[in-house]
Parts: sequence; C-alpha cells; structure tokens
Amino acid sequence: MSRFEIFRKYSRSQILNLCEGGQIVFSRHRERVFEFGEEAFYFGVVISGAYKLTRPSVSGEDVIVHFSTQGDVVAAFIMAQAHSKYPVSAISMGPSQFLKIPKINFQNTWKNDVDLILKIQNLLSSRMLMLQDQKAMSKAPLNQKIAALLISLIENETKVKKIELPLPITRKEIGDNIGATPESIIRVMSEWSKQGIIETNDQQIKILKIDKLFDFIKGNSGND
Amino acid sequence: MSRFEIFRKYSRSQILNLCEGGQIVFSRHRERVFEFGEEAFYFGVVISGAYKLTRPSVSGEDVIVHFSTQGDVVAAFIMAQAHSKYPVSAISMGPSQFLKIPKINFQNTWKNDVDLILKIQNLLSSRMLMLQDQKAMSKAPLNQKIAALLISLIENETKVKKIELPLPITRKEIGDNIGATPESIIRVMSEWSKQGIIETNDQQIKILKIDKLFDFIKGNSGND
DNA sequence: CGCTCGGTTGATGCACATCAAAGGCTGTGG
DNA sequence: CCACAGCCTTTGATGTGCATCAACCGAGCG
Repeated sequence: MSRFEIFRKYSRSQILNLCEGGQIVFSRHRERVFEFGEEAFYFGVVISGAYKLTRPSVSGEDVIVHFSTQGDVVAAFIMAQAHSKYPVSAISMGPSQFLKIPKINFQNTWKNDVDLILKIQNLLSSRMLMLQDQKAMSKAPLNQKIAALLISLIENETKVKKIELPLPITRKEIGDNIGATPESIIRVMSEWSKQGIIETNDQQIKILKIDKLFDFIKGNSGND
Repeated sequence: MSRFEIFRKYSRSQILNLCEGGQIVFSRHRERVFEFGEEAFYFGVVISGAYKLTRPSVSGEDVIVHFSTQGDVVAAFIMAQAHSKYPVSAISMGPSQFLKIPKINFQNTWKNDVDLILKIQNLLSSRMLMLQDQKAMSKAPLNQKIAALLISLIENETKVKKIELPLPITRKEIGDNIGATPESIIRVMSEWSKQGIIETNDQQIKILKIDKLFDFIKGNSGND
C-alpha cells in the first residue's frame, strides 16, 4: 500500500487508520463504480488497472474527462464538502481494483494532517494542469490531439521506457476524450499503423516511434 | 477586505497577518501581472475588475484558460509547491486591482489554518468543474459554447439579476477562450443582436433574453 | 446461430476556418 | 495637429477537416 505516492512515508498503522472503514473493490471490465450526480459518500485510490471518469454532455453522450491509473485519487473534489454529488461517473477499463474510503475519514483523520491535504491539493493541481493543457489544444488538428493523449497516458503511468499503453482503450473512448468520432480516430491511427509509428492489436496499443508523436504535437503534419 | 468569501470570518488582525508583506497592485487595461513560465513567488486575490489567465498553445497564440473576477484566487496552484513556475499569464481586463501575497505566507501562516486550506481546495475544485463542463461541450456547436460562456461569466460574479457582463471583453478574447476565431464569434453574436437577445456597445455586453441563451445550451438552434 | 460491439472504409455534407478588404477608434510620434 | 500604425469589428467569398451516414467484416456471447 505504501507503494503509492500518496501514502508514502506513512507507517502501516497510520495507513490503517487513514483507511478505516474502507475496502478494496475489485472491478471486471466496464463496471461502473461511481455514478455522476449520485450522492457521494466515498472517494477512492486506484490500486491497479484503470478507470475512466465520464460526464454526460448536453447532447446525451458521455464525455471522458480523465483516465485514472494506479495511484490516482478519484472523486477527490468531494472530500472538502459536507454534502456533495459525484461530478463524474467512474468506469473500469479492464480488470481493476480500487480502495474505497468513506468520506468521513477525511473529516475525522485526514483533515488533521496538513501534509496529506497538500498532497491531495497537488494531485488536484496536476490534474487541472492536464485539463488546461488539453484546453490549449482545442484548435489543434486531430493528429496532434491523439498524439498528446497517447503520450500523456504513458507518461503518467511509468517513467520506464515501456511503450505499451497501460490500459485497454477503444477508438471510441479516445474519441470521447478528445472530442471526436471513432471513425476519425481510426483514419488517423490506421495511417500511423501503416507507417509503423504505432502497433495495435485489439485494444492494446504499442508506441513504436515516440519521437514521431512528439513531432506531430509540435505541428509537423507528417505528410512531407 | 472581509467582503471576500475567502477571508470571511477573519478579524482585521488575522487578515493583516495572512497578508503580511503583500501589497495591492493597480492595473490599467491590459497589463500583464504574471507571466507564464516565470518563477512564481506570489499568488493573488482579485479585488476589483477582472484578469484573464492565458497560456500559449503549441501554435503560438495565447489561449484563455479562465476569467478571474472579484474574490477569485489566482495562481493558487503554486502555493503548495516549494519551487514552481506560473502555469498561466495573468492580464488585466479593464482597470483592476489585486492583492499580491508572497508565497511564503502560505508556508508560514496559511498552512496552519486547515479551514483556509480547504477553502482554497474548494476554489480549485470549482474551477476544475468549470473546466470539465467546458470539456464536455467540446463537440457542441459554436452558439452553445458562446451561450455557456456568457452565462458562466454573469453567474460567477453576482447572484442579482444584473444582466450586464462585469468585464469588458473582445470577440477575440471570447474566441481565445472557447477555441474559435473572432469572425465566427461575430457571426453568431451579431445575429443575436439583431434578434434582441443581447446588446453590445464596444466591449460591454448586456444580456436581454437570458432564457434564449439557456435554450441554446439545451441544443435548440434558434432557427425554427 | 443470430446478436451486439468494435473496427474499417468510402461517399457526401456542413460548420467552421481562412483569406481578403474596409471602416472606426486609439494611441503615438513626427 | 496631423499622419500613421495597430487593434477591433464587420462582411463576403472560398476552402477544408471532420462529422455524418451507410455498409461490411470479424469476434465474442447468450
């Protein structure tokens, strides 16, 4: 448990104290563990696998707001408020586990630990920066957005040069995240497959030439 | 000073303590008070007027990430970190004032006040929710985005039914915020002016029929 | 065995961007 | 005080990236 950044430097007993009343929840593929708009009594820490955080848009479809992988805190917003509803739904991507912690713990024990609060604030800040980065790309062409997404997904998971995405992801999910249709995603990515930049089988994506992706982000269209 | 949500419930001497070493900065129109990427030693609270928070995009132009009005905390991210750079530039919109507070104060005095930290966390959370809301509109047509922006600008300022935007804003700035060109913004808004939904002179915008705007957000195109 | 779901490909359309031009306003420097 | 440059606004003409629609294939699954 102390593997996770957020619990680093805590002893076993301290951790047990922080997590009192919590439980480890196992999810199969595509299980919904929180529901948008529901009264929020728990927050969570992702232990393994991944969860997508989605929000319904005006037109009805779900938009993916964030991909949460190992060590990420989900539903962190709701901790500081007395009554609150989940601002997103959380759905597992592939078999996953997360630690479900009652909100009360925050009021009772977490709140008294300034360092812990600051850590959470840092998590929130970095997620906010990601959202801002994405916002800054709103006018960018599709291939830039896809490249940026793939890179953000491998970066926030591991520092090693592993080039396989740590989660199964469909073209539709990519589209739901960056605001495009699955068809458009396919047109870009199958071209990349032909060029040997990426390799996909089913929903596992491997990046073969990561520097090409960085080129796309810098604005080089790739057709020269 | 205690008018502002964040300082509510604090006595004069407490506030003076929290703001020690700070100063009130007066800005004319379009003065840049923080610069993206600069080493961050201060954060701020907006006292009057407004500031736009911008970020350069890959292609060079600045994207507006947030409009900060009275009572808003700017550069709140940087408080918890020892060394950090401004994640955005801040530029005044019309004559404005903000309270410039040294980051050290956070380490020294703010940090020991759990309620204050939680208030800031709540501010961060609500800004994050705004970003998520906007992200959920990425596929929406332009008139929905503009309507949503206008409404968010009047809502976060005042609960009264005042229907004038609290800040001078150009079509280009609107475009820089929602990811569109000034020409496109004009085409939508001048149509609205003709229909008597809004009224603009120069950079002051008045909303005459706010329910029409809500209709647009719900997806009613308006041409029926 | 029919069902649904993900991936793929092609044809067509449209909402914007882009480009161009012109007028008004503001500030600035000769 | 005037000329000029730069920004904001507006309008029109043209172009295009991506959505939309439609169809097909293969795989998993009740």
